[in-house]
Amino acid sequence: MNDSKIKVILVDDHQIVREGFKLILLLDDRFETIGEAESATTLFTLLKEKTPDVILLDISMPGLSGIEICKQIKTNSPSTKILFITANVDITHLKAAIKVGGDGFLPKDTSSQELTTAISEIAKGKTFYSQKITGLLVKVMTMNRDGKETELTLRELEIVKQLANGKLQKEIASSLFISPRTVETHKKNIQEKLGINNTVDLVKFAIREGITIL
Amino acid sequence: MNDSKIKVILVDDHQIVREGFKLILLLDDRFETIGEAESATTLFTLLKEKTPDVILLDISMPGLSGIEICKQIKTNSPSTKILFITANVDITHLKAAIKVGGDGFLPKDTSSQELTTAISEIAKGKTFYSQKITGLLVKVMTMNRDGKETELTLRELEIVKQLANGKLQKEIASSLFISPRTVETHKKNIQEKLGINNTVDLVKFAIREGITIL
DNA sequence: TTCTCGCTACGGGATTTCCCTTAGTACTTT
DNA sequence: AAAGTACTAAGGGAAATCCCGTAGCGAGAA
Repeated sequence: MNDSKIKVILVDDHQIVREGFKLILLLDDRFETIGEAESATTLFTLLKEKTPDVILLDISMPGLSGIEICKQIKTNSPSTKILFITANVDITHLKAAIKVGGDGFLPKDTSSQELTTAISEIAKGKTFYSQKITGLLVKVMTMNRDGKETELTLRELEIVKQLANGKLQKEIASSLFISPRTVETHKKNIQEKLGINNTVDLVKFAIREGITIL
Repeated sequence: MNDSKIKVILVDDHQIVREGFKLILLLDDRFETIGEAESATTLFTLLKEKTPDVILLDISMPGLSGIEICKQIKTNSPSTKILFITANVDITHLKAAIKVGGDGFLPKDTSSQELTTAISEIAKGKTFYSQKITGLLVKVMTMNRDGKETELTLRELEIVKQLANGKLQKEIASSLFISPRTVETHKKNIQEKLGINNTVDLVKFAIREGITIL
């Protein structure tokens, strides 16, 4: 650890959001924004020449989701810290974020003060979850002890994807060379796992997960 | 017109976004942020004691939409300028914004330079639409000549909202005291207007429009 | 006044989805 | 070997939605 500034890269598909973050960091001399990206592709190109301490990563972006991006970064350079930022705090995202080795998680309606605290804590090697999220975490843990399972199998993911693309069950069936009844069964299982009971919420789930595009 | 700063109020449900805008305006001495609000209620309270020149208004917010807010503001004090900001540039919003007397329209992925230009132009009484949006406008005009209609009636919006919240048609019917067949008819008309043919796309439309939350 | 639009509503049948349940095969874990 | 999980499939009926059309009524525009 040296005394230089914490090098940050901002990743968010909205330029105005990046601009906001950048300005917040600019006003705090512990930090230095060394780059920004609006997509996975741009980010990976950027990472070829720059080495950030912390990456501020929007969890839901068109194309490759923040979750996938994090997975790849953690594989290539585990020492790079990832701070997830999301507009919609939900259990699925949170769990996914923890699973892929995210170092922190902030809702977008966070204060600039909390943001800078989070980054500096994370840069020190700690993890940082906002209060709001810690509460959620506890809920998730206790829920899982009750046997609820949120992970979908590959087959189920495929079903979700096609349903969220407006496909009929029988269309999905023929595209996968299985019976429509099987698709129905999968869907039923998926809904049970996710604790939902209609297609609309399934679609929203798929969008949040980046399984389908909006 | 005097030489004092342009007084701005920021309205967006995400604090981080407001913070971003505020910082951009702070760095430009032509502007002065005299207040901010995260909802319609807060804004109207604020307007009882402050008189802004320009209101930066997020078009899609939970609760009362930016469109409705603008309508009310323009009724009470027509000289107050409204600059709409939206994450998702789409025709429906754009048309609605123009209809209720919005003075400008910017996508959120705008530069801080474009933002400040827009505000100062609008404060002078001009209108400002970003390049991206001007292009869209032309499209809309020509599209309408082809007979395509993208505007939904209030009743249709209500139907979309409830469908996108996972309500059954008969539930919607009883909540609106109409027949399920009427709901069906509305839905059919909506889909025709939007050029879609399934509920999934309807839900996605609703999310993009900010009619429902993700 | 005639026309159009928004909202309402239905017939009658086709299609799709939902609900509850059971169950076989293959592979992995204990 | 026994238990669990993933994937497959279906019976039988209920419920919901879709499709294609028709149509009345009130309000505002032409």
